[in-house]
Amino acid sequence: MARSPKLERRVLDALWGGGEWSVRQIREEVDPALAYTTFATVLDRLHDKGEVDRAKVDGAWRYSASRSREEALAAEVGRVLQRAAGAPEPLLVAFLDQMERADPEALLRLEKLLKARRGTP
Amino acid sequence: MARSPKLERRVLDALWGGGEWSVRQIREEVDPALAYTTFATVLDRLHDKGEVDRAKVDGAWRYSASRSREEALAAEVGRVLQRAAGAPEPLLVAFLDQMERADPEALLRLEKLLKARRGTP
DNA sequence: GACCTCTACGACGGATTGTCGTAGACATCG
DNA sequence: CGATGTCTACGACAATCCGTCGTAGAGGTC
Repeated sequence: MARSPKLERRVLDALWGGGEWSVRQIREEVDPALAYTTFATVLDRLHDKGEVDRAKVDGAWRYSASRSREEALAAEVGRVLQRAAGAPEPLLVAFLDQMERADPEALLRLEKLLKARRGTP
Repeated sequence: MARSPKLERRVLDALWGGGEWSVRQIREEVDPALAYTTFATVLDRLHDKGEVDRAKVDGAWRYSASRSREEALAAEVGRVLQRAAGAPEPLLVAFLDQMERADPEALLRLEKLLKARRGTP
């Protein structure tokens, strides 16, 4: 059986799109060629890890992301920054470099966001 | 034998401190309670993955980081940002939220960095 | 009761990683 | 020369993670 890389990630991607999903719907969306129980297991494990919420509807689980994509990614970035504790500045610079390369206007928006935030603490 | 979490990471941390290290020195620095060959193996595997360089001196390897801590962590941040391509703005907001919670002064430093950057584009 | 869907749980295999042992190369010291 | 010590290369075992699936059983519907 060929291993599809990052199946958990693809499931999360679907959930991050918004809404509540049954196992069956996730399977349709992500990869209908895989077995139903594959997705049941993946979602179960994601729930164990707290990455998704679920509620029972008519005897079946409905899954939804427990955090938005942005919150999840920001948390990851935060964990990386954590490892640079003591000297975060050079890493922040590198972070800004990356961001500028990805989107030259992002720095301007970031500055606006900072200003706005200072206005309403 | 209790598994120490993230041994590779701790070895990298030592190397990121700078300089060239023998296996023995790394062992002294990181955890002298573990066997010599444990660190020999860890360093060997890090070398296989290209995360460290090495050169033979008097018949023994001297290891050094192949990238600075900042380069390595920035690359990780870059991979995370890659996944947010297309909608970076909400990620910025979440990132700022996260940073403010972790360290309220970090926002000030970030603002300074942005100002300095605009001075020398 | 037959059929269907769903969950819970276990299982297998591949990859990663923490941990160590052994075998052999090489040097040093008596 | 042989004993001792250090180093590398390689293999091995276990734990963990994750992709993948099967089976057992609960519960509904015709």
